[in-house]
Amino acid sequence: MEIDSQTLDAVCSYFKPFKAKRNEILLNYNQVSRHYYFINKGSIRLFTNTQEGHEISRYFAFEGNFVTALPSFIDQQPAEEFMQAIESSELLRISREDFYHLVDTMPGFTKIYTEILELGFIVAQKRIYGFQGSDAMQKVRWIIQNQPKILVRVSNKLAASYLGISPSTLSRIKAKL
Amino acid sequence: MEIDSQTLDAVCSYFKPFKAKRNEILLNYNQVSRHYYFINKGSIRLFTNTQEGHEISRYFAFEGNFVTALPSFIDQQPAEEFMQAIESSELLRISREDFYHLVDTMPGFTKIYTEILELGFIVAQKRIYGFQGSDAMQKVRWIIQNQPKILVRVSNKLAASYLGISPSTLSRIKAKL
DNA sequence: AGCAATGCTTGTCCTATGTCAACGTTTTAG
DNA sequence: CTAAAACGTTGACATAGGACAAGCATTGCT
Repeated sequence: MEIDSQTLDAVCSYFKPFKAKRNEILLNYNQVSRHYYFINKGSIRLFTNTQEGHEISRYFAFEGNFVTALPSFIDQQPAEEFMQAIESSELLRISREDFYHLVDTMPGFTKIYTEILELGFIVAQKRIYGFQGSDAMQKVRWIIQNQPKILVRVSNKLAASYLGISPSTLSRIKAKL
Repeated sequence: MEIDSQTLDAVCSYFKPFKAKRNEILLNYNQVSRHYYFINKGSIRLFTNTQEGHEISRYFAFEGNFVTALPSFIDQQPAEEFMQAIESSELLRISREDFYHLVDTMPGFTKIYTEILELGFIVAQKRIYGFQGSDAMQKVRWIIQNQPKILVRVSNKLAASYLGISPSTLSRIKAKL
């Protein structure tokens, strides 16, 4: 895709700088997602809690990634998940109205949105197949193959909450390779 | 969305009737997905196998649903999953070229594709959150709440392969409610 | 820099659930 | 309509991995 610099400037002008402190909650469970974020520096995760009070992480985003609580952003229902800065982060964010304005008026941006959705869908499918019916060892091998950044960038505890295993088990498995 | 009957006819003319026998494989693991299907009658599932040779079902589609191996349909890589008729089924299918022709030329259809992706994404997210960190009992309760058709329409064995539990466990849990 | 808080590792114990097998029932295909 | 195959249920058993706790190491606020 090609974008002339004039158009690029126009797009960028909709994104506003936004800083987040380490551990800051950017979106609460009952809130509606109103912004799409781009990460210049730092990292963000999406997570929720089980009935027993354990955290489940669904997505980690790092430098150069876009992130929002997409289901809520799409349908404007309460998110039913949290969005949190893992480290102190420098972000750019665009409001939902501006985002869909671009989607509706800029052909190139329409395509970007489609690609975001396609990619999100494919990643989610892979995770379902990659995790279901696998034991803890296989899940760890899977994440090393498919999302190695996660193991490098986030704590064992958070990585475990993504894999659906306990931190103890992750620790024991790492020790065995 | 409103579609005049002339437009509707034009869209429908791209869909060709297609019959599938019970248990027929409509797409093999190494094949590339080239059609989008609409189910007039019957049911379809998408599944794959674990390393240990157990099946994992990812999606069940019934009358009125659209279905294809979407990741492969999107990127034209081998599907890495199977698509199979559960019962003998009457389908309508549209080729990928025609489908994207409609997406690119009919504004209404573009929107439909976006909505397919949005919905697919949201359902996948819900499944990840709904299953991860839940025990077998909670998963069964979840499916009763969120996809009750599955328990009614497909065998215990297939439902179990969707929930990621063994048929024995599903049987035992059903007995307790 | 220094202390407090958080995270990692590893031990012991325990439970949910998978495996396997046997048996009865239902379904299917010819 | 019937034989064969697939499925569902249930019991006995084995085990992966969760819970919890203690001690050590690391991190991060001020």
